[in-house]
Amino acid sequence: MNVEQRNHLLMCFRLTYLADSMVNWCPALGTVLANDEVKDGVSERGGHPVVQKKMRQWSMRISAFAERLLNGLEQIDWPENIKEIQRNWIGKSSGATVLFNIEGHEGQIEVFTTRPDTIMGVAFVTLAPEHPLVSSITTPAQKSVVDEYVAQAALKNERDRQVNAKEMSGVATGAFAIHPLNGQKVPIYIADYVLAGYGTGAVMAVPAGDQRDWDFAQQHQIEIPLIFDNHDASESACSSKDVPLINSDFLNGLCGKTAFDKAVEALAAEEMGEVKTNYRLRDAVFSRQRYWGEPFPVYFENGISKMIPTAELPVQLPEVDKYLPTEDGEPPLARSQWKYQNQFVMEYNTMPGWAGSSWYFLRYMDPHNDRFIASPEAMQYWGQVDLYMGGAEHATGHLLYSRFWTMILHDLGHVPFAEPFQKMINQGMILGRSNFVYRIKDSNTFVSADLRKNYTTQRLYADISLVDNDKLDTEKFKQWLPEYAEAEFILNEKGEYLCGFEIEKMSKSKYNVQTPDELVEKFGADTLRCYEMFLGPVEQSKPWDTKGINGVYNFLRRLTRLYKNEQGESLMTLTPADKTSLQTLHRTIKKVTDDLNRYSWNTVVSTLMIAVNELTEQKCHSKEVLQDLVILLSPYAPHLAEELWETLGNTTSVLDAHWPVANTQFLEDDTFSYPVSFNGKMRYNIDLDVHLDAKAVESAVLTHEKTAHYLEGKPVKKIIVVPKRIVNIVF
RNA sequence: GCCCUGGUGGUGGAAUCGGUAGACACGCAGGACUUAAAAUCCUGUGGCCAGUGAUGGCUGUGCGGGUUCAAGUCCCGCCCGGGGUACCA
Repeated sequence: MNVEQRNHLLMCFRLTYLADSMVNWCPALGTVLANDEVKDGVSERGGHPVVQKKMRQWSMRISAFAERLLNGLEQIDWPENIKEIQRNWIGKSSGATVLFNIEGHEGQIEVFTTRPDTIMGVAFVTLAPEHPLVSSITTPAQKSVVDEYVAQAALKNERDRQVNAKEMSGVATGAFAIHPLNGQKVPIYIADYVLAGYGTGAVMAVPAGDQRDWDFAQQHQIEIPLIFDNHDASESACSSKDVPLINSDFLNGLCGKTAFDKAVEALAAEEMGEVKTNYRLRDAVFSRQRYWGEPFPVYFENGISKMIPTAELPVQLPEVDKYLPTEDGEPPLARSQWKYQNQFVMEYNTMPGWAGSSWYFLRYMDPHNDRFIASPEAMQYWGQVDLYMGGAEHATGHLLYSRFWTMILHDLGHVPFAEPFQKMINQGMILGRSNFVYRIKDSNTFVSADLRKNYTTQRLYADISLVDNDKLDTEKFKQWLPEYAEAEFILNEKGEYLCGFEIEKMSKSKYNVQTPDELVEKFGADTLRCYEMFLGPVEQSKPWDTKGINGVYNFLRRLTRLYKNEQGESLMTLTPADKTSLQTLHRTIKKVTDDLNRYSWNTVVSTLMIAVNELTEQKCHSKEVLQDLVILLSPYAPHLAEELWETLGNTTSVLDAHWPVANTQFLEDDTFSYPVSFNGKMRYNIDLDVHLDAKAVESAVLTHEKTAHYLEGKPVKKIIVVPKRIVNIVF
């Protein structure tokens, strides 16, 4: 092999390779896009049209990692929906490839099918319009219709194809395929329901067993071979996989895996088919026609790509006069006439955004290392990212590419783990709470929401700054917009104008945007922070309803009053805390610590509120309690915590304090209040010593004065005692 | 269509392993303090019914079944909301 041939062969195996491939070209953005950057046929950023175009581009062979990316999901603690999105994107599908000879033609058509067992039901073969064999097999008689269909299909983007999905368009090529097992001739069609980019771009059509094939056969009046027992195929294809086959020669009476295996075996014996696993995941285009991106450390010598020697790295972006493509469509870097050693043309494409986002977290471990990503010691010390908090929108992009790169670096021995992010939580979106006023049709009169049923009204947004607790400030409303200056109002019985509301995304046009700035100004950053935590579980989307923020504000002020009086003088005492206060403290330490560990941040705030309520009631100002309490508070209200920490006489930061440990001796009461149920219905509570065994609890309950009353004179059938939980009497 | 989620008071939510449903907070109602307001504090607050009252009864976690001494929690079948995804052969 000469150098060129060898290079070409290597490109077929390299992790990052140059190849002519169909790419998503976005003319408006002037660059190619990866599959995950295209949604519904338009660019994710900006929504510009995207067309398919053949271009020479760098790609990364992520498809070679499909199986590992799939299996790796079992090892990581991620939300199920993200795992599912990745599984679908990888799109593993088990089946077989089958070869069809073509009558009077040397080539073969390779199809991918998940149902080789239905091989005897093949009625026709369909190629994608872009399939390479189309032009050579088409008969002269069909040439004009085929050419026209191919040309039309090329003009349609994926979105257009889907719009007329029900039509099942397609045309015959005039050519015939030879069935690999029974030698029968079946017609070859082209149709855009077959996608060039998936499988082999060709399918064996079995209308009796596949709904799309059935639809196509119906549309084009193709006879349907019946191959399923008790299924007449006049209404639809047979959707079940467990129906015995008929009219299928050696497969008759079989179904499921048995039939699958036997069919593949027969095909393999003829060398006309084999088991194949197919993935939807495509290799990822790795070059962009942009200036701002990492440059490739690559130059070209006689058309062959070569790496810049490691010792000469890093490669720096050259200066250009404009950050725009050249007049003849070359990437911006081409403006620089950039050359290596003044003679070899450099690669003018740059890397995409995901080149950097795939590994930046590794760099955090050792940011000043100028030899390597991070030292082995640093990587060993820090290990995987323990918790990744982020949005689900990166599921098929960044979150997949990061896993891919980490696997590569792990394989190369550079990183001690194969999965980058051990645990992930998707935070929910904070939604707005819009307010509405109701204008009576064809008038300038607005009716209170509770009375609007009596009128025909039009619902209009009212700026939330004009509304307090759903009550509209009618005077402010009139001043708000000129069109409302003369507005009149129908008030409810209480003389108030009540607004309607809805929970939706925040948006200027909905007048429901509440910026944190106003709240920080009014309540302080600590209150805002605590309130955001208090709203509900982090994973949940939730309304930004600011009504409740007062409650959190009050809590922090109540807490402060344990430490200082109104004049700012310390109330702290050095006398030992009494047992009740220590119980409050240690139960709080335990609950807060447990809740933090299970990411239940909203209940941490509740727990601290309960502690403050209890300590206020106990009039506890003991340093021994207050000191630990302020540490528990510090992740939630860091500024206040720091201030109170200082009030207690500390000279270091609260952030350096040790997290308190709950003392078990204060966690339990001497007595437990047993709920006593009769036939599962809770009737009364009885305080008993916690150390009593089940037998003793049982007799205490049975002799209790109320028990006889609830038994209604009937005998006890059974009594269940769960120590420190419940007693249930069955009668 | 398929996949993943979720559904609990007037509101946000709690109930972690099948064991007292509604913690905590908002809101609301009543009260104290105040010339008044704010702030603060106290009491009550799922629904229905009975009682002057303490209290008692029934009912209740989207709907219908089931398992269990015991179900918001587990199982089966539905309904509705949110998100993802698809001519994937």
